[in-house]
Amino acid sequence: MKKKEHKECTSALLPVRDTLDVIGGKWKLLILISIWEGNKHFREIERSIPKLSTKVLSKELKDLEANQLITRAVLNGFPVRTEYKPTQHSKTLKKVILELHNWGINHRKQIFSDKSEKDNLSVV
Amino acid sequence: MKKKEHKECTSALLPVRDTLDVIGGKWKLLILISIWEGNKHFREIERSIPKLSTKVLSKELKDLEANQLITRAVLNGFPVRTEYKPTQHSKTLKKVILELHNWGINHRKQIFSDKSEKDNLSVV
DNA sequence: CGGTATCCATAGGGATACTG
DNA sequence: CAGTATCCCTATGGATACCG
Repeated sequence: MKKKEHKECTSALLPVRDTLDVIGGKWKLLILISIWEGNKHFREIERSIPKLSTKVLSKELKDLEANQLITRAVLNGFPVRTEYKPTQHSKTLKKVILELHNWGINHRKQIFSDKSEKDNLSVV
Repeated sequence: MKKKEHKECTSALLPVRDTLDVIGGKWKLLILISIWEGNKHFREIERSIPKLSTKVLSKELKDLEANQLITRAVLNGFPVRTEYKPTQHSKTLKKVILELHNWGINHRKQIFSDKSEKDNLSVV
């Protein structure tokens, strides 16, 4: 029955939700990419991403660490320095990101190709 | 240099952002799935998704329509009835969703398996 | 039925200052 | 340097009532 199907589908949706929670939001991917690129330190990452505040960066880094996409190490010395690095696990995301990328490209084509017939399409 | 690379990466991120905007959020996929399942009418969709308010559904349907994932048709008669249907374009999302699904499954394994050790983060 | 309009609560984000 | 703490503010969402 329809209801049952819907229940099945929406529970099958849970892992999808998980993934979206992990990489969704305004900053997560930007930060991850910054770290992939080799930025290691808090300020360094912060500077590499315009408009990103320390509070948000701090929170996002914790999330990324909790999801084992990055590691955090505190180095000896003064002033304190920390080092963030991507994990192997984080690299499994690249395929997903590629898929999202491809669909996004294709979606734009779709939206714009149809523009000739319908002017008033407010898009994305 | 690093800055340039980051610019390149983040601009390559735009299509990814587009995709996340299209399917992200709390309700978009639930609504799309409901429609994929054959629910066509406003109330019908609303009832199929617990906790979804009319205001939000209304907005989300507009977004989905703007992104050409669904079509909206107003049927003759009284009271008014509308009919929402999935587009062909919407079906191209299924592959993306599958990818998100698979990663989500895998991610859970990763998170739960790794309690003991910190390194060895190899996953698929 | 298929929505808008309205009011209100809340979470989250920006800016800034501050601590170890 | 690496963050917390604080204040503030707006965007979103729930609940409800109402209109064509």
